[in-house]
Amino acid sequence: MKTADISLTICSYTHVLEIISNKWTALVIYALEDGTIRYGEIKNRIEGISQKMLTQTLKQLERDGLVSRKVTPKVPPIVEYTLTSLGESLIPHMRMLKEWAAAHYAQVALAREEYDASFNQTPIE
Amino acid sequence: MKTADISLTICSYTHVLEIISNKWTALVIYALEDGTIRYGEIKNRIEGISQKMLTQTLKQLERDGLVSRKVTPKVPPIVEYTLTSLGESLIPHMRMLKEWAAAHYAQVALAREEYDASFNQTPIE
DNA sequence: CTCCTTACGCACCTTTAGGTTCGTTAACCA
DNA sequence: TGGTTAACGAACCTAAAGGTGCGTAAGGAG
Repeated sequence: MKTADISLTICSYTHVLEIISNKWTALVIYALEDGTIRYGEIKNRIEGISQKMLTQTLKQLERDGLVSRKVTPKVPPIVEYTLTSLGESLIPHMRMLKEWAAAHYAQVALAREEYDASFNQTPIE
Repeated sequence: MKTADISLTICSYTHVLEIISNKWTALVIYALEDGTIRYGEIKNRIEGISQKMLTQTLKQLERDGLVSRKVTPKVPPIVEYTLTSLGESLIPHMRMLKEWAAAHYAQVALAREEYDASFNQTPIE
């Protein structure tokens, strides 16, 4: 019998997910794929994101070294964001995940419906 | 100027992450990669997972159609879990992410240290 | 007769993520 | 003179995720 060989703190799965699994992170990266873009422009492109959440997400991405931030100190300020090479290196891998979802998410949604239905029906004839 | 073209509820990124981004989910899928495995065996392989969390994670995976569950009603019970073909189709994509982390996470960790250090130092000479 | 086993469910509590609202800066324009 | 702008920070609140501990079935070992 094996002993515990899968560790939460060491496993690379945990590491990637720690980076990209926040609610808005993947969407912000997605918005940055096209190249340098201003704060306000990102906000316009992502439906429903609040200023706080966008700022927070960008700050985290900057801290992780995936995004670089360039401030032009004018009034009103101009702040531009760009993917770093590290950030760009993640793109193709994320795209694969996205493609999987595009191809299979309907199947997942169906499985959920069936699973839920099997509880909501009355089992007694 | 573009209008919001990235939607949280529609984007495939959200969909995948909704499936795999829970704390233990990726690790459980990882434990299932080798084939059919019993509940207790998964628990042994994943360091620090509690019974409740494992049960909850497996149930969610079953609901999503990624894992199938087979109960042998003996006492004590035998419950075996296997990846479905849908679950298996996700494996290579996740593996890519894992490999990215294995190759680049050190860089991310370094970026974080630098970022944090730039705040903790006293800026006044 | 009692304890151990496996794979849970249930009730409760804590921690974290996410969200809302308000204030701030200073140049520009009417 | 005073409203608008872009990109935030800070305070506060709510919801959801995660964690701890207890109870349970029923057969076999001692």
